[in-house]
Amino acid sequence: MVGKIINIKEFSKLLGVSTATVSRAFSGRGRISGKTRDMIRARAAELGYRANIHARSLTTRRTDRIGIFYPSISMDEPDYFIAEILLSVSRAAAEAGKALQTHPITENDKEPEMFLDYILSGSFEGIVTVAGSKASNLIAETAGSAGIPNIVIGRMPGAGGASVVFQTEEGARLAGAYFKRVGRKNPAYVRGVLDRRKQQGFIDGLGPELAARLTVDAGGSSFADGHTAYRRLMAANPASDCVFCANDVLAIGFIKAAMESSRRIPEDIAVIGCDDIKVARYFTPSLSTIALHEREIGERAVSALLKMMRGETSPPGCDIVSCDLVLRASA
Amino acid sequence: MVGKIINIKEFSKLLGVSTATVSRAFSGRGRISGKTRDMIRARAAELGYRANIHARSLTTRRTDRIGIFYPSISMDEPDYFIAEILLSVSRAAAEAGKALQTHPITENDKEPEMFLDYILSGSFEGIVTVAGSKASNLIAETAGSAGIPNIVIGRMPGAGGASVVFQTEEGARLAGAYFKRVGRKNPAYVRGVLDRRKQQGFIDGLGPELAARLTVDAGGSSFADGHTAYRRLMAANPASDCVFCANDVLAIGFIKAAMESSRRIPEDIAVIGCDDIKVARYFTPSLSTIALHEREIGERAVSALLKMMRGETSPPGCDIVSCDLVLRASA
DNA sequence: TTGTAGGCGTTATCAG
DNA sequence: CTGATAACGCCTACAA
Repeated sequence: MVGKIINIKEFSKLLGVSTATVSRAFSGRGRISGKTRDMIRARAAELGYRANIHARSLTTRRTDRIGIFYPSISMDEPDYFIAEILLSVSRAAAEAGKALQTHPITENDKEPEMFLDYILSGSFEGIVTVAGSKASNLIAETAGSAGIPNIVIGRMPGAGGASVVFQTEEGARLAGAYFKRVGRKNPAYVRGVLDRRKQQGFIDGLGPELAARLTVDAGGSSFADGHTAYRRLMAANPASDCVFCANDVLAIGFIKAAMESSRRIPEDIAVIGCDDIKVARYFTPSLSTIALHEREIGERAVSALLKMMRGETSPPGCDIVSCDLVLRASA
Repeated sequence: MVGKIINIKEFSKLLGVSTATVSRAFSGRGRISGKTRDMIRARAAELGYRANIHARSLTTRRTDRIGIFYPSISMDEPDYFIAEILLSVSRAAAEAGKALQTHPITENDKEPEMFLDYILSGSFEGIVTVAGSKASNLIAETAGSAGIPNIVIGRMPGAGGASVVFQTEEGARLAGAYFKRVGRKNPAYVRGVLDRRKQQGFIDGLGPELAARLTVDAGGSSFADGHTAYRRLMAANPASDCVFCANDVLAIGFIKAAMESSRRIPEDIAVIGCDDIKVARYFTPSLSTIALHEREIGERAVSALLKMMRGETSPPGCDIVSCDLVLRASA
């Protein structure tokens, strides 16, 4: 069917037209009669001619490709939060006719150099960086100083460019305030990865008295981490009666362990997660959590990025997506 | 820092060497003295020189890029099964020094043509297709006849190329046989998308007597679909006492609805899902399911693909990943 | 409306 | 070991 790859020169010779005409038949630029264009397209389909994408990119300097760099921490469990962002970004990009190239950041040593190679060699017309790893800053800064449209999802310390951020700090504050309001006495915080701000927000919401009694667990990023966090916490402070987990995955693992120990949720321990991943609502007990609206974030990030790529000069601001405290059964 | 993009000509002139030497300093091919190589690399870092990726691809005909095409059905809920595959493939590719370009298949009309453009214009060195949509066949066939290494994840009717498949039919059979063995009387099947084979396997496992009493629900692909499937099923056959759901997401939604109606799981209704997504184990009741080992599948697919890309001539066979019935609390 | 020819930035070939 | 130069395949002024 598609025997041999044919180039524009051979193809145009076969049709008896010039390469320029062939080019015009596909690019949509330059004048060409409808008849010859249709003829050329028809024969192209027939002969399997396709413009070589590299040659095209070389001359036009366009790639129609967006790069996304995201933290990929856990080897053994997928990160549902990242997954939801990734899927929504991929889809939003596709709808805009852009392809998405994915780059997990695993923090190995050779990575930064490779990332710079990709970015600076002109692979991408636009770049999305999901904050949460050391390399994130480097990527965003490099893209920025190279003049490549780029947007950061999540907060990055001291970053200047465009970003879409969730108010995690505010969300965490809501969680703390809620525990205080319902009269819980011994709060705990189970940490995620790079979540200082969340912890601070939670402390603020708790108020000074409760905050003084806060127990903090190292947590992690997987269901299993949440599961073991429960045991550690009970060892550290058996009186704990409410806990805020830095993400839903941790919260689910935590609750599972608690229920295995016959603790009642939320009577004995109230649990609030963070992210509102889709499964949170269907978990039993349904998970109270801070809704971050990942899908919306992915879509907004792409939409802002496309705007920058089109050269629409909006100030590279910070699009803040507000968080809600969603109270379900676990707290 | 990265003021202006500099090309090899300017750069080599600046250093007083030829472009060929510069090229050799980075490509690793051709002879070059260690001293000049180091010098060139150092000055490149200093001046911000980077080989243009399109020009390089144009001459070498290499892209170091793999494409993945996957079904993206639901707009409002992420597909966790796909997500787990996507994350594992992305990571495995990255570890092999290949970038992954993602293409969700949403079944809109213009898509097939775009996909062919990408594939035939030389975007990819290798292609992964996740079966489950109409366009899957087209993609795999096109790649195959264009001589591009490609592998299919999941079963595709009448496909000839390399593939990694899960034994879903066998897994479904195990589920049916289990229900029969424990003496359930009124089986039901909640369908996913394109899951005829699963249904058949389940029927085989059930055996003729039970199969005659099977109720089938249309199901779907989201938590919400599973949730409504419960209500429909109870309306269609209130006596149902065991159900096999085509995927875990459906099963979780289903169980949620059942529990809301105060049905006991598994006493009143036993539920088995399919996929063994990570959250299944942490759900309450923990979900009995058919383990498909997505991560392993993603890794195996990439590893097989890389082998083909290196030209190692293994017969383009079918790598069958076996399924297990994982019994937890829901059945 | 169409054709001609130069240029995009690398790598590969072939001398030196 | 290094340098000059011809591809690589396409796009796009410019000319016809």
